[in-house]
Amino acid sequence: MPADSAPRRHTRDGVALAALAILDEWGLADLTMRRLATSLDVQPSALYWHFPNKQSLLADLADLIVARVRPVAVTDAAWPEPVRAEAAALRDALLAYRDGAELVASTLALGLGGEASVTRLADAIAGGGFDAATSRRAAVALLHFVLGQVGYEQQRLQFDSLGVVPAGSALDDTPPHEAFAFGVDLFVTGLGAPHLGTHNARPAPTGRGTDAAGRRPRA
Amino acid sequence: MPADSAPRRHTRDGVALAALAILDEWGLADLTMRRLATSLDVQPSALYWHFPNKQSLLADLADLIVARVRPVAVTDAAWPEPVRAEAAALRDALLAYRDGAELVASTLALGLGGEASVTRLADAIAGGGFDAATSRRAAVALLHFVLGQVGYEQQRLQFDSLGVVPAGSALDDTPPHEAFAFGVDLFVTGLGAPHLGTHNARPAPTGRGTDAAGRRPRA
DNA sequence: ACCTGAACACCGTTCAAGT
DNA sequence: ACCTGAACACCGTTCAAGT
Repeated sequence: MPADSAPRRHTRDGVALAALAILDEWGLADLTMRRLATSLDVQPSALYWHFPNKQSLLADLADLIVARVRPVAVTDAAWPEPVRAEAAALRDALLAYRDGAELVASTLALGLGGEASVTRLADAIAGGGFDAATSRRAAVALLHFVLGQVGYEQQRLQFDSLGVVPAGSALDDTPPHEAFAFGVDLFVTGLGAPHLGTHNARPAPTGRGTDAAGRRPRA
Repeated sequence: MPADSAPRRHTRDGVALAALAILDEWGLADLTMRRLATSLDVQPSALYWHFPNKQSLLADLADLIVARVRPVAVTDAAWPEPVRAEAAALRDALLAYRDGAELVASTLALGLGGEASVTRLADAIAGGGFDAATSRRAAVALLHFVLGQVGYEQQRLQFDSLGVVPAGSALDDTPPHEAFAFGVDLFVTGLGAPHLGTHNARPAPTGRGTDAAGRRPRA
């Protein structure tokens, strides 16, 4: 190995990894450019050579977190099992980093990162025979629930560890993992029901490629 | 009227209202204690006589916003119509103030404000014949979706108005109001379906007060 | 009861300049 | 290519002191 390699100090990826470490140890509120600079033994201004601003750094972190979603085994398990599995895998990935849900939610809204999460959910949903548009719409709705639930969960975790949660202040005493499964179930059950997308049950239109739920006939 | 009333300068409520005005005009990120102080012609430190910290001020704002949820007319409309109506009323109340959803979501997690929103949803759901625990669990799940969807919607609104939304960066091109209705439908349809709360459809247990969905028999 | 003045310990970002 | 040094325009919060 070359003992006198180039005096290259930091890379964009290295900075992102250091940021991820701070996120996990201190949380999003304490992930500051100045603290990150200190952890890299560098002046704050140095970071702006690697990233144009803090927001784009956070977008990279969101992508990293979502990219780590565990691959869901392709089994022959009947729909909607794969949807539940994808949702659970996404939850786990968000829980793997402190404030993961809040971070992903904020960058998703800016259209900067975390996009992969929707795609995965949509693909799993499409396995139920829904058309692309319906699958995506449902995936976005499910994603909002997932981010909301896990974000709430993570906020509570942090205040718990600070010992400052007012007693009885929880929205519900159902254990987080069960509350999550319950919500996902509501979604997939709703998707599976016949008269979706209409406010009143109506017979599905005939002679078209999809019924009122955007469901394609099984091949 | 007494011309020489006491030299009382500001009240807690007055400060909260001024904060609400700043929230609406500038958004949550620009609602700073210093800016609020300036708008009241007061030093920043003066605010700390009315509120122990910024967080408790924000909690008051969340309560104000949620308290303004339009009363949903008690009609004889069949369930789940009242649930849809409550969800829509909550969305409107959140949309009435810039960043309303984000504000309510953050204070809800701390157990500091916005609690009324869950109760209203739970009551509407209970109208479908579910027991209190099930109704609340479902309300919390629905609330997470509502806050997520509206929060996303409001973030997009702001970046739109700044003209800085990357083209094609939307999660979905469904109009917000329709995406919202779609998500709520998924929920209430799921709730209405028979085999809720179990991962596999099973015959409802017999001889008990509720079925597997926590549903009580109609009186 | 309500506020001022001054301070403390922070932020994100820019930009000329160095190596 | 990568970073320093210095500055700009901010934050939330505390606390003694004023009226």
